[in-house]
Amino acid sequence: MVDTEESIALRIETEKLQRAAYVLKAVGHPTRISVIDILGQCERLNVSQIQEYLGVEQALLSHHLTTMRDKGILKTEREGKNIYYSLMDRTIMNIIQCINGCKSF
Amino acid sequence: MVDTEESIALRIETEKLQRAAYVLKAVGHPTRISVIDILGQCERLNVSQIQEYLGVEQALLSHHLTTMRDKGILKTEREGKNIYYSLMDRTIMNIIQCINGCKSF
DNA sequence: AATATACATAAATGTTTTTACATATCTAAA
DNA sequence: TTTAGATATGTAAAAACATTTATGTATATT
Repeated sequence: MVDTEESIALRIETEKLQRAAYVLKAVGHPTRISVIDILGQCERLNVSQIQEYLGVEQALLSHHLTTMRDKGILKTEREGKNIYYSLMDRTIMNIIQCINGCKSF
Repeated sequence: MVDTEESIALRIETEKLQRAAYVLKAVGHPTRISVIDILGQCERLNVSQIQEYLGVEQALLSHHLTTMRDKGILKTEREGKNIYYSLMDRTIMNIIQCINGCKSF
């Protein structure tokens, strides 16, 4: 099949959906969504602070944070010994609202 | 530790987050998010129709649909030989908008 | 320079998901 | 009551993820 304007449009749509799925998978984990939640409230926190809040083991949390950063959900800035994490785009917080807004859940 | 009002409030919050993670995981797959997308547009479709649109193998699609139904995302109604699927709660479509609204992705 | 703190990375292991393939069930029609 | 069409289910192999434990690296402090 040859590309038509329509099929190109469809492919772009598809890419967006793929991307959405990719991000959603990255968010669909209790620890990771808690990170989003807390960074939604606190603007930025270092790893130890997040660890305290969530009570997760250090290496495990580090894995989750790295994953989220790799996937473009979080960003970091070092400050001395500490590394501060924050949301790359704060509109992602809407996801939590969106889910909680669904009556069916 | 004994429950205080605060800890109860926290636990409810935590449950919401858990629930959100659960739903997001259920949605975080290319095929499944495409199903949501298409049912957002078409209101209801039978399995063969969805299959045509998405080009996924029958049994595999069926598994995904069953999963989504079990998790409260979709509902079904039989009509003769066909089974029609639709969104349990159409506000779930906002998730797609939400993701696509994030500049960072 | 030695030590402590904060965080990341690597490797091993366990768990869950995804997919494929085979087969079963339900319904309508012949 | 057989057959065909539509969809579901069982199961096993493969792939992806999550977790743990151990170790590494960067930075600051002594």
